[in-house]
Amino acid sequence: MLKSDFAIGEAARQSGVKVPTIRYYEQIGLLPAASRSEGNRRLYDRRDLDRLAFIRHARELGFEVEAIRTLLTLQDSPDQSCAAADAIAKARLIEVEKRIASLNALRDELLRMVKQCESGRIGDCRVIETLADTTHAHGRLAEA
Amino acid sequence: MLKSDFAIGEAARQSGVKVPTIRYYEQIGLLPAASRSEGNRRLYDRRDLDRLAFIRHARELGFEVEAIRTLLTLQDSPDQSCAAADAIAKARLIEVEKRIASLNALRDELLRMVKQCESGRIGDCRVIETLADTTHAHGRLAEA
DNA sequence: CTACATCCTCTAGCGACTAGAGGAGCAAGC
DNA sequence: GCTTGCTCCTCTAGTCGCTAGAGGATGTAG
Repeated sequence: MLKSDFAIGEAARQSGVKVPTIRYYEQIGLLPAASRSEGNRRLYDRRDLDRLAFIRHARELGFEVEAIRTLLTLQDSPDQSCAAADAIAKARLIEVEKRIASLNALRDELLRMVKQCESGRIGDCRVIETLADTTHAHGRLAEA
Repeated sequence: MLKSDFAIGEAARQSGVKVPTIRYYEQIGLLPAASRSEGNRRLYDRRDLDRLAFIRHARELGFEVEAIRTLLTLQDSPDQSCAAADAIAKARLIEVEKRIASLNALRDELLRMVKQCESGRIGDCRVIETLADTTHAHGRLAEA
């Protein structure tokens, strides 16, 4: 109703979050239920767009929805300590760094393999060995 | 039957892949159907364990099952032409390098976030602010 | 007033597992 | 031999974070 209200399509365009995804976020309570127009259409304002952009950015950084929920409630209480937000970000950073290290090792092996192939020998395919390396620590699958 | 045969539980322990996940991998054809004991139990040997460890590691690195399927063909056909293996390896290499680049960008942003957060008030929390930053470019979710 | 875009709700599907029901097999102690 | 208790079997259904589609209502431009 206000000049600052957008339909869901416009909100999607402005926030970079797809229409069905916005509805999904509302459904799981990540986004408050939007107000509705006469004809039952969802209406969004600036604040909603900001929240959507926040969610999108956090998802791009690989944060899980539950983590984002926490970050959002933290955002809503600006006088609280920042320590919780810091912890979430740090945990994510560690995951990402682990993954980079693993991928670097894999890249080296693939490079080595391609080089060997160029010189005509196929023989010992160490890519498999690298990946099959059982000395690697057992950990849960790193998310994204 | 051979001395080198393991039950699924033992295979899980040794490979770091959970029992139901092993069965799932067999179901989707990522792992060849295991031979069975008298009492219909799956039996695994060394080669199977290697393959499982390989799959686990590749999944940790974020490869999709389909990519792993391709990667496994490298292992299964060591006599194949160099060109074919080379092509697969090169394609994977490009993928891996892209992924590393993407993760590096992610890490930098996380690092910046975390560094500037001196655990003060949420009001001035860089983590939250960074996520809320709408000047960020629209891009698809950073795949692993 | 018609055409067409956009919206609504609802259900089902995806990948890659994970959890649980309900039952069979097996190894060890009594 | 028998019971206890673990592992195994198959099967179906649930998880997360969406995505796709059906079938229908609403809004807007010519």
